[in-house]
Amino acid sequence: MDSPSDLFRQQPSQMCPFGLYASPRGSTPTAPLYPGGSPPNYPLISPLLHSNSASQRWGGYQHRQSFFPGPPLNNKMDEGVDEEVEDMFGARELGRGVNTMSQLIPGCTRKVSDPEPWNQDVRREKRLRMDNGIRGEGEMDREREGARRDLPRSAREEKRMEEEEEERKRKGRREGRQRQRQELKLQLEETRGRLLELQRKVWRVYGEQQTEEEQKGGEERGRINMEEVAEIFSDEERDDPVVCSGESRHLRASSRGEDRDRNGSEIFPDGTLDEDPELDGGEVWFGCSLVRGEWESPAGGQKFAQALKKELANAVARVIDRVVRLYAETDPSPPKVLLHETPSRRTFVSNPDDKQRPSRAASHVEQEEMEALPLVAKRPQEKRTPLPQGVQRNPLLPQPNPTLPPLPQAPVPALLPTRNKDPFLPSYPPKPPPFPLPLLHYTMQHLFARSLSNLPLHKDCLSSEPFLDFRSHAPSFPPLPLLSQLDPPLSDRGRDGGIRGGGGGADGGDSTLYLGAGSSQEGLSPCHLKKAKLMFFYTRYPSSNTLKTYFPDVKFNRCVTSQLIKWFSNFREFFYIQMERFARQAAREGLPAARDGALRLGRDSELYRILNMHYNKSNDYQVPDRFLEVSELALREFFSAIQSGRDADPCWKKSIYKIICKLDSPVPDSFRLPGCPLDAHRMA
DNA sequence: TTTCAACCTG
DNA sequence: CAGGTTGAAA
Repeated sequence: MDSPSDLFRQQPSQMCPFGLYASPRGSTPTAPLYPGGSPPNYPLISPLLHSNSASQRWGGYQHRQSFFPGPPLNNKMDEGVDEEVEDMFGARELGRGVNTMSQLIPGCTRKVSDPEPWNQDVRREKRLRMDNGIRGEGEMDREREGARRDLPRSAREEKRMEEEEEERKRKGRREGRQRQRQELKLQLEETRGRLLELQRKVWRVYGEQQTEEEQKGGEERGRINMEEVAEIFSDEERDDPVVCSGESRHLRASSRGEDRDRNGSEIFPDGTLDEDPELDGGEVWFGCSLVRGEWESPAGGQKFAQALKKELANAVARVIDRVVRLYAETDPSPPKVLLHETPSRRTFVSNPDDKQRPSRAASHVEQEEMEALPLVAKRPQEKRTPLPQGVQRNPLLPQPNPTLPPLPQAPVPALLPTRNKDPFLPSYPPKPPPFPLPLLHYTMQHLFARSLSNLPLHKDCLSSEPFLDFRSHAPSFPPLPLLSQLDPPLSDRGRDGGIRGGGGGADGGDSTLYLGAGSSQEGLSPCHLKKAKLMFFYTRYPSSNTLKTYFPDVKFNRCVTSQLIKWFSNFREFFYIQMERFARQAAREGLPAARDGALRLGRDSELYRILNMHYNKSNDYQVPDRFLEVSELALREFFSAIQSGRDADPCWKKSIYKIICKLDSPVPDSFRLPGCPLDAHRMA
């Protein structure tokens, strides 16, 4: 299928410029001059349909334009260039059989010594007309009459000819503008047609309802589609009343099929474009702070372009989103949600030689402790669920190799966690598939590539179990992610991008699809979160440079950086809370053994389990010894501070923080790669 | 004044 | 986990 942009690019020369660069007299031109008199004959739509921003495309187009000779000047002449030419030549040759600009330009020599005084008047008048472009013709004529009275007869004749020429030119311009608008309208129509086509395709591929609709007949289906689109656009207005509501309102109306005419007048609310169009200003256009009439100025043109681009993108996104959401709603076999969570074993060993403590810690947590340690400490236990009988892990089944691309079929093995290789760790069931599924930003290309080829989406995190193929978790679910949040500006996506969609991020949102790994990504994904947590084993206080080094696949901006920093801040918070908690516990229990290493942090201890659970949930990474050392040191520091009563000082933790922050160790090189690092030995 | 990290809260 | 607040350091 030809992309819309391709189609539109086929007739660049037919695209009439909007006079984007015509600036009023006296104003500083914002656009470059075109020395050869060749006007920038910009297609307006084509750049809009590129993924790059319109503003970028303008620049690129300017370059390309230099290779095109441009259309004949006499009827394609842009008003702005018209003015340019006049500026260049100062005055025109009038009354010498030179009637069109095309005749004027080649070999035109400036008449420097034209002494006739009326020439001044002509120019003054023209300038006036430019300045008061919206003034009525009659008024202008009256002005001309007044001027004419003062002119000698011969001059008056020439003046008349000049006016005729002016009239012709004006007509030409008007026609050009009309053509141009027709083009626009046609293109918009075409785009909308494509949207409908797209919607039908999606229905055809996925919709079970499609069969029903086929029975109802094509006409009915068409009607439904139109209603669907109408709803989508009305959604748009509801969802986003601020942005471009004017246009969306109109699109909605048009999509109902009311007053549809092929010349596309429905595209614009009041039909302004069909009439001639001296756009009278004042009304905000497109809700995008573009004032009607302003769009023929450079800034207005860009605004208009951006508004169009935005609207088109939104419309496409909404159609896809809506259709897919509808499909998800009607899906007969939604993924099962694990409803019955039962508390699992509550015995935790913080020290092998201290067997009576665990039950106490778990069952009767002292009130003080509860106050000091709110939800954080308890949560892991509450969330545990026993393995359902039928889903017992099979340690004999091979674990998926993360270094390989996902197999086309990965049903059972992918369900099996790589965790629990550590004999000291309790066995937990795999997470149920997150539902609703993560809402991801998606592109049409992804959608179609996926729908047509039924291949798994590309992911940048193939390295561990939680990042395995969707279908492994929810085989009955259609291979389509729910679409949503296509509207917020890209810059805002970073924050949400995948994390929130994951429904608690680390807690199970891991089974998430990602955008392509090759290029850097705007936001942070659950995969990045996982990686950050693993990095915490090495560095508690990473600098932003460190972060940039170890997240090469992330496009860093202020928002992303601060999010990453916030993550580590949260990690630290959790870490210190646990340290304090266990230190207090040890202190409470007297712990005479504290003197000779009873406060040791072994891999079999409860504290270790909690930390591992938090930073290495899937347990597919070997917790480095160094981290245990650091944790142990922190634990001891907390313990000694508590025992010595230093914790009465409100700032008592600061000294501990100071110690810990010096204990960062270098992050392994394996973290420099995109995706999640993995321990080789864990895969064996 | 700005930046950063801890702290608090949801 | 994220947003907001606060206090200290740069």
